[in-house]
Amino acid sequence: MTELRAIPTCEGCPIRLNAVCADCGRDELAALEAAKSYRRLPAGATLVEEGEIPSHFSSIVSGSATVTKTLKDGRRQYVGILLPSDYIGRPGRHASLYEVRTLAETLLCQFERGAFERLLDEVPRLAPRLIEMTFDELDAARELAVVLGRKTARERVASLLVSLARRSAKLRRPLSEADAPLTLHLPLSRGQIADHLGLTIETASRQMAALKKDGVIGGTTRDIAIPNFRRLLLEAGSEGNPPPGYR
Amino acid sequence: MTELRAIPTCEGCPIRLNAVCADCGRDELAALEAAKSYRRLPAGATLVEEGEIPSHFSSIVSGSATVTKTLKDGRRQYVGILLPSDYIGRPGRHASLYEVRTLAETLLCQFERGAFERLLDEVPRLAPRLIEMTFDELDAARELAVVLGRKTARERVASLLVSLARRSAKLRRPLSEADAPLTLHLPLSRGQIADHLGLTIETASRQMAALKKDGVIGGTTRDIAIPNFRRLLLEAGSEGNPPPGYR
DNA sequence: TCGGTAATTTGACCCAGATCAAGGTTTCGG
DNA sequence: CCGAAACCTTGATCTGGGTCAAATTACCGA
Repeated sequence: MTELRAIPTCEGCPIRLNAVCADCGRDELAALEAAKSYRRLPAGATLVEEGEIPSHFSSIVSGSATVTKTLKDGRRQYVGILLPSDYIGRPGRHASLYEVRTLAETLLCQFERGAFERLLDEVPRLAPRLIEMTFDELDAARELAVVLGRKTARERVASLLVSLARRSAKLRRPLSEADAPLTLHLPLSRGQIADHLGLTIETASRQMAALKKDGVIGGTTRDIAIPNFRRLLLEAGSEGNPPPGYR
Repeated sequence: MTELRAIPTCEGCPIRLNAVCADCGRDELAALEAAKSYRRLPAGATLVEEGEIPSHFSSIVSGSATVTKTLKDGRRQYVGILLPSDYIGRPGRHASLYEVRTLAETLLCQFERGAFERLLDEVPRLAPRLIEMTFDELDAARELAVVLGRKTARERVASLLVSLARRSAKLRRPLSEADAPLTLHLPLSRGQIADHLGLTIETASRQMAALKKDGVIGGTTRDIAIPNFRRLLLEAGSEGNPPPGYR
């Protein structure tokens, strides 16, 4: 995992080009610089509890986190996976509908909520970037709804691998056309994969095994090799082929 | 359905208090007023096609629409239902990932995209409201993911009825506590309910029948009576009870 | 290096919801 | 008022993924 012992300034910040501050100019950055603070959390820490009104608006500098809803009887569903440059929180005094929990040791760049709302008014390039990122988040949530509503277990697992490979390699467009082998470190356990995909641990494990047996993926439990990305893409079911018998 | 033969001005607009313009003052409204236009569409019209870059940003004044993703092999999933005051579009030149189609005759208040982006910069209370509404839309999409990932067929149908009842009655908070009977006109066919809930037509139909047999709902096919809203809420599975055998 | 705990895998069986197949019912043009 | 098309319901059967149970493997800390 990336170690960031030295707290960065905005200039050398690893998420400078992708986070909510991405579009800010040097001058605007100064205003953010004055209001920001950092927080380091261990893996498995609860960042926001369900029902809580978060005190801060934060961006993930390094690490990762999940956004989870738990029904009263214990059924759990991840509704988002947050990676570096993603944010946590929203303007306004809203109780969170979800729990946010770190998957790994995580460094946050945070703003007290009121201060962030003031910045939104005063720093012109902040709100448009927040809008852009929130629409992307909305697309991701809707994409998840498609996966959960209409895809088979095998397609769900393949879809998750595609999404993680795209996001962590950040090769989005170009990558979808590449056939070159690539590797992916899974930030999720089998149980967490199941929680994300609306499956059980057993089914998640079996489908991973099946994909490996069929040569779609290789590697070990947590370190996946993808010999042919296009093949994986086809298995995910969003692209061309009307797979195993569909009327 | 509400008939709006006379095009309203913003003053008397039925969605004045809830749409993207809700927070604008009288002066700000003038700027919107100058840029807006209206469009009336029949039921079943395609408003935005998948892959298209929408030319306008629109709000629903009256009527309703669905946001749909269709996989290459024909599997379909609704990822949103749009009611009066909801918007269609996003700032920036993005190809739509979804198809948007009217469910009923619909009146839109629309802005040419470039003009809308200029208004976002110039009308101070517009962007914060857009942010607010987009976060709400994100919550709705995540809620749908929970329904699709973890709920049974009966719970899904009950969840949809709860959501439609809340939105159309717009009694959100108070309504959740009411036991008073209320009625709901379903804007969706059985097939559309199935497309929204990740089910088949047959299962959607059977679960509606079962809820009626059990006295949770009454009324006819398209006009549902809800004698006890709290009961329906319990059937939806988000509230307290750990229903039919869950470990 | 060793023991203990947690995570993963694998097998056998079961069931909610899909699929397949008819019948009803509503709507509406003519 | 009639006929057809679309929509809805109901029954019988099948199956993907859940449930239950038992290894096997990976990960640590001492």
